[in-house]
Amino acid sequence: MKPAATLKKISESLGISISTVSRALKNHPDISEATKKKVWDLSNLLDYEPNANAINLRTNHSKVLGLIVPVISGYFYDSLIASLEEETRLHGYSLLILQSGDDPMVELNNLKLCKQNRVAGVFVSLSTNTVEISPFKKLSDNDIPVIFLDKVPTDVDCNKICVADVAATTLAAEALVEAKKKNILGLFGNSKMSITQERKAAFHQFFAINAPKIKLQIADAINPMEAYQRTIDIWKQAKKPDAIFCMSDEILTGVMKAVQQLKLQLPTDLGIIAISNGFIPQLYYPEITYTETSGYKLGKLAYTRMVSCLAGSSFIQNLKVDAVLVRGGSL
Amino acid sequence: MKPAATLKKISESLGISISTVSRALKNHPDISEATKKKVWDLSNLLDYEPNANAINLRTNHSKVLGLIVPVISGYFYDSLIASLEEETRLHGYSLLILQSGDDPMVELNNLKLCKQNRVAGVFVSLSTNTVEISPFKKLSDNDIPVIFLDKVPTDVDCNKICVADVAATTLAAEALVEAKKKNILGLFGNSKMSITQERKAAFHQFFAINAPKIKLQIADAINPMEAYQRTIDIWKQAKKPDAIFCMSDEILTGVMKAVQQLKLQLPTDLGIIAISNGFIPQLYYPEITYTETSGYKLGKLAYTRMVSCLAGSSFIQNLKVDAVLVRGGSL
DNA sequence: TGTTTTATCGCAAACCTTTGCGACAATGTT
DNA sequence: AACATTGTCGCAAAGGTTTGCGATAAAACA
Repeated sequence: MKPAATLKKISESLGISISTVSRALKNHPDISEATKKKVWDLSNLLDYEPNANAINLRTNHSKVLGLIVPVISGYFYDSLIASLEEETRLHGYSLLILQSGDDPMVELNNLKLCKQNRVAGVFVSLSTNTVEISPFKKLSDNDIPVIFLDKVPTDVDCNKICVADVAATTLAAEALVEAKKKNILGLFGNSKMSITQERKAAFHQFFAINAPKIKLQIADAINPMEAYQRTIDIWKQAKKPDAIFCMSDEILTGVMKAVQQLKLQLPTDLGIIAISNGFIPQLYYPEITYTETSGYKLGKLAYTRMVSCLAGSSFIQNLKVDAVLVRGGSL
Repeated sequence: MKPAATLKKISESLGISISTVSRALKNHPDISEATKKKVWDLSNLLDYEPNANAINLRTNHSKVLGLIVPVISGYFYDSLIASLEEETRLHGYSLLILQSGDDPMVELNNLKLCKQNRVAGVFVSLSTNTVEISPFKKLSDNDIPVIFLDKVPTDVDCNKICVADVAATTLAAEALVEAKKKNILGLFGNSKMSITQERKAAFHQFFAINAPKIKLQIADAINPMEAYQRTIDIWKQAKKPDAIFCMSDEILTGVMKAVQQLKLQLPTDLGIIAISNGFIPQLYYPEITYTETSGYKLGKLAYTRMVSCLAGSSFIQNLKVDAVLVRGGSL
């Protein structure tokens, strides 16, 4: 029905100029108290809200940040997004969130949307198959900082923030040694993903150096269902593992389903440790021991990095959120 | 470094007018093929992307929708948000997502942000304690549709889209009767929330009418921990329930933790049914039987409703996503 | 040749806001 | 009385885009 109030409307109703209204609303010392009050009252009455589009156009600097992720819902991204949104909003920014569906083409299109909306900066967690990151670099040339999160390019020449894969894996491995496990099953995710490769390598390396006598068994599972099936299959073997290391929450859920079906008691029949965001482990009894790779913390860290980028810090940084061992009763 | 390309820059480089460039880029028939090609080539070279702020200002009609939710991460909202984002993006819109943290003041501020950004419409899932919904109604007066999702006001005079609380509850209750359960524990959430009240009322009503002889036991739990504790406590009683109805995923997780601790076998020792988004039930073995209240479906439905509102449909609608029973092995 | 059509393009206003600068009157200073 | 200061306010340009309308020249017609 009624279009939104504007400075012009207020100025006309009050018989004063637009610039006076504008200054009055931002408490400019040039404007008399009497005028300010008149303007204030009327703008309240009309529910005036400044048009962000006009401001952005005029000032050439928007208060919106872009975020591109493969998916919103899931084991990790929801908490990452939640903390990022909270942080940005608390600092006067808003977050434009876009899903790529793990599709590089959609991802590129989302990047376009960010450009069109003239976002001040963009966070991006790459899709699995993204190879071409030059479009992202072009943004940096236009003075729009780009910060890669979690799923980052191998290219060294960009801002990256990741979870500490090696530290998290090592921490878990140490706990396994400390628990005196002798026959460990390591379950890993999609082996094409760099995160899988890094965690698997760290896993191997730790035991090779620190506990070469421990028997290792490695399996890949592309989703929870496969993790479930692997566990079931392996339990048909004569010699069963005395502990399972789960690379991720997805793996953990599959394994735990098998554990329930096999009626295994934790930690007596079997020890379990995982790398996790923290939500899944506390669903079970006993709660699962895990090393935390927190999406929440990653979001916080990413935002502070964005702030310094926006402030002009042009040097590249490769940050990691620390990993911490959270002891449940499963090991 | 380099500011973004504009129509003006292209026009100056080519020695033609801004309007010609504008028309060329949108394939206007007035422009010759030769000119179009020149413009096209240069705009590609310069990575030109139209300035959405300028367009919104000029056309007075933005391609951004607002979404205000209590939280992003959780049992339900992540999937709702995921489907809503997907739907909006596929139709050329973007989604500005704002968390209220279940705080009415923040919620109001988020609404302001939506106004300032001149969103085309807003979806909102109210915080628990929101009483004043007139600010939302004012938006509708300004021709920007407001659609309430899930957590909706009691006021009849607005667009609402909810899950079918009564149908979901009834469906679950029917399944309990069909499974010949005689002593049922109903576990419900925060009793201040309308969703709790509706589900509880439907629960009571169904049994009063259809199976008055079944023994009911009702308990409230404000979070998973309480649900866990209630279950543990009740299992110290002499006469134990033969089935538990869980009003929500939060309740279900608490109950299942107790079930694991008590080493109860499903469905022999105990039957379990829940109302759920679908993710949690398939974490367990056997999988939990549940009536689905899908955030995903709710998002889809909400978007189609938004479309018709944007197209001018001003009549009020109170839609519900259908509930469907998904049989696991827990009952 | 004179007139009308067609193809191609530019002018200018509008959307809303910010901001440097100048205008004007009232007050204060010598 | 002449001048400088201070307090209030308005003008106008700029930011990037869209679009109705008018302009120009070439092509088609009579």
